[in-house]
Amino acid sequence: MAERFDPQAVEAKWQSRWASDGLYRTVWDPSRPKWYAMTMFPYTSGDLHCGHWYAMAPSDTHARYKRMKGYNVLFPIGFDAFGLPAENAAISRGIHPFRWTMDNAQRMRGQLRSMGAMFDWDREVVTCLPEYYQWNQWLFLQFYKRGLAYRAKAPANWCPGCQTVLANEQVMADGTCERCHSVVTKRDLSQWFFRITNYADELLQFDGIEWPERVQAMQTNWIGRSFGVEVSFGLNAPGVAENEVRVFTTRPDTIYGATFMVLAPEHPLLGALTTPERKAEVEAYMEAARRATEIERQSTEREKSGVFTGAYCLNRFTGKPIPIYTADYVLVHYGTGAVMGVPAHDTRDFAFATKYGLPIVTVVAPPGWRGQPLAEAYIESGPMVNSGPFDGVSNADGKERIADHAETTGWGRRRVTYRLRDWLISRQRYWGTPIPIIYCPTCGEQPVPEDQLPVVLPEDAEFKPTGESPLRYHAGFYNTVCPRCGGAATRETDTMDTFVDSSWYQMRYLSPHYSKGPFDPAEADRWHPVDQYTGGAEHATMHLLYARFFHKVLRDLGLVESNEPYVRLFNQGQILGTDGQRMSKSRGNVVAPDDNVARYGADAFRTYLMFLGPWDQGGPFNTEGINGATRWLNRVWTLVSDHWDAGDADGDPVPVRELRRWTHRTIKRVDHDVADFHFNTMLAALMEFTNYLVRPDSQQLRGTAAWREALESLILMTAPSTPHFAEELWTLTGHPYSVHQQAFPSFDPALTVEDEITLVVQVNGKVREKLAVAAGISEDQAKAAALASPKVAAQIDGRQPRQVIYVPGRLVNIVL
RNA sequence: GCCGAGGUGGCGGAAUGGCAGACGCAGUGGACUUAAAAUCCACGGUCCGCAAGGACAUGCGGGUUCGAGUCCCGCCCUCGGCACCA
Repeated sequence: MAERFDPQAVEAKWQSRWASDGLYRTVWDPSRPKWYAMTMFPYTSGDLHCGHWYAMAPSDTHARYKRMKGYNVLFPIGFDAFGLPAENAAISRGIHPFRWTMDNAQRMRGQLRSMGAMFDWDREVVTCLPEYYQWNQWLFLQFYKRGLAYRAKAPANWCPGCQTVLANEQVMADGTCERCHSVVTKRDLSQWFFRITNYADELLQFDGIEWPERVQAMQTNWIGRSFGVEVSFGLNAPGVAENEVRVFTTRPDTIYGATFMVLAPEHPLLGALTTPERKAEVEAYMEAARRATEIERQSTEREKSGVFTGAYCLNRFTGKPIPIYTADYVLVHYGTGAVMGVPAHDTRDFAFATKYGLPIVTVVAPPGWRGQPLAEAYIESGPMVNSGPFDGVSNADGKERIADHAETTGWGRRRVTYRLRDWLISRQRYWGTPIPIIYCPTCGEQPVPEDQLPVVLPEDAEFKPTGESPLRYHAGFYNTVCPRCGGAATRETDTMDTFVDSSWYQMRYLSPHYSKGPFDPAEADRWHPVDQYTGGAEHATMHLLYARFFHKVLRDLGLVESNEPYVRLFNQGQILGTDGQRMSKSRGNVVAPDDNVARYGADAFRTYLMFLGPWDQGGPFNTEGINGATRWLNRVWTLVSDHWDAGDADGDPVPVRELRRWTHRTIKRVDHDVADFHFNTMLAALMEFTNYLVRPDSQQLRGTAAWREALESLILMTAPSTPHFAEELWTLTGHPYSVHQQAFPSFDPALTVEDEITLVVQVNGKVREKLAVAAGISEDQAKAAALASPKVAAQIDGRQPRQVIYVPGRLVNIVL
């Protein structure tokens, strides 16, 4: 046998053998349960970085484990291939985005193969190919038919860096672009939307899926369901047709304290109801709000500002007129874009009223309140006051009673609102799926007939960003004929958000070249939904939300039966640089996986990444830590190559029993740990087992069946995490190819039981003695043994124990 | 401010309410070697002590318990998400 494990030679050899044998080609097999495992596909950046390895290698280990447990595992891979970096690279380097993307994909295929993952390459999808994106277009048309895709003019998030609009989800909390970190501004544009809000309530249900609480919480917050009352305030303004302004409130109990009203600067009625003498001031305010960035608008630090419109509306409950203001702390796209100002019970309204000298009327009494003015808004509960017929009612009851009253009188109605907005999918850029819509001067907006799909992205477009889609300037693309009247017409030139691509790719994997629909229904019925999905939590409110939405639409279209695309989700943490910071070129702390693979081998690198800590926590990369992985693999290698023995002698029963106990206990630990993604403790268990086996007295058992069982189990247990290494050892020990077609070793619970245990003896809760006793010791025997110990006797010092606690198999605690 | 995850040796981390620090990295001493690397053996929380042993130790302060890293209450800090959402 070889002296040392030579990863370069061994890994290359098995990778090519697996590929030529199609070892990981998955075909449907009704005799085994299916397991559809997925790791998030990579963007075609051109380079697989440590983050990809950290996400994918453990995911592969889990998939391999499932395969050894008897499942028919499907573990596909592909490329997220549309998107801005391709265009930016094209602009700066003069390479076509298609070329750049496909070259990158080719390089990344090599890197992915070097990982030794069990990807089924026959199912690869590449989203920038017409055979993929035509089904984005087809799905768009189905959405369109059902009213789930629509065009609307709205103030959209405009990223000056990316020269395109962004979805709400792609604007970060600080008002910058998720991709390029430019400050996002607003632009009024006609844009395409997907009506995700139709599914808001259903997206709040996580029944039947096992997702991390954290992701559920993030999605729940993002959707932001709140229940309240929409109330009408009377309006009688000269020259204004409307006779009411509606507000949304979750605090109808405070309506008697509403002393003013505030409209968002974009509120449609604002211009009309402003009085002539106030016009100039209000218009200046509207204009300033329009120009302000999201950052400026959303800063809560900033002092409240606003302008009086000169108009009044009627608080129907008090019967009193209240002034109407406009202020930018009111958001046009939430609720009705107007709020009632209740300064006594809302901190924002309090600040506003204080600044502009508006009346503050307490309507929910704080404890011990005697009518004095409030120093700050009181937002807790209490009895209602100054509220006409509702005085004395608890405000919790008041909420219901006032809502009832509003509904009976017709002044308002109960309503649910969401923070979630419809998904804006238009992008004014070249490298994406063309939206299949045609504009005809006579027939208007027309969907491209399905038999004319795909609407192919022309290769020869000039794709410099101008703020308009480059397709607008491609005459051959832009000019077309109306599918209805045959007259001259033009195409929609915006392309789709790339998150459309990843919203359903798990279905396309099942039949990537199917031409009669987005996926083959027979394959879909067999494989979907995905049993285990793994990837980063940064996608919680983008990809993972969109994919759930898409799946529900697919279900309503009759294309799938399940309600959710991904049954189980696991979010791995983030691998950081050695300095504990995010890896980035600008910080200079990037660890290149290729270098490590060349130096230590893929298996050692995989081992190190999994051993580093709990997978969901991530952590800093430690350049020296990888030595430990290499050292362990070499120890196993030496152990097996020097001491493998196919003998099946019985051996001395006592040490044999001890060896088998080690073997079976290790199998038990490893099985549990890998099933639960606890790769670090799985490897620790294997290391402990190795340390035990290399002890000279363990090797006395060479030649026994127990010894062979131990080494075979060890090799089999390393197969999921170090696939090449295990394959080589399996072959070298004379076993038939392939180790990856073997069953995971199983343990016999009876063999894991200890004969002898360490009985810990405490006196007043402090450990004073440790005794080796038989595992089956009785309570009385244990207590007697504890009291008999000289050390314990010295501590007791003749006193009478008040209590003696016995924990079976563990300890005796003598309480004095 | 709200929601979520955390805080344990020099470092990464382990521990169904029951021996805190498994496993590993780095370090120290030793073996092998002309030497080094590799490998193997041993030792590594802090303080007192020659030692046996003892005291103190899981962010801070309380509590429950025979017994708390683990459970409860109140704080502090770090990270992630959301944030003028009426």
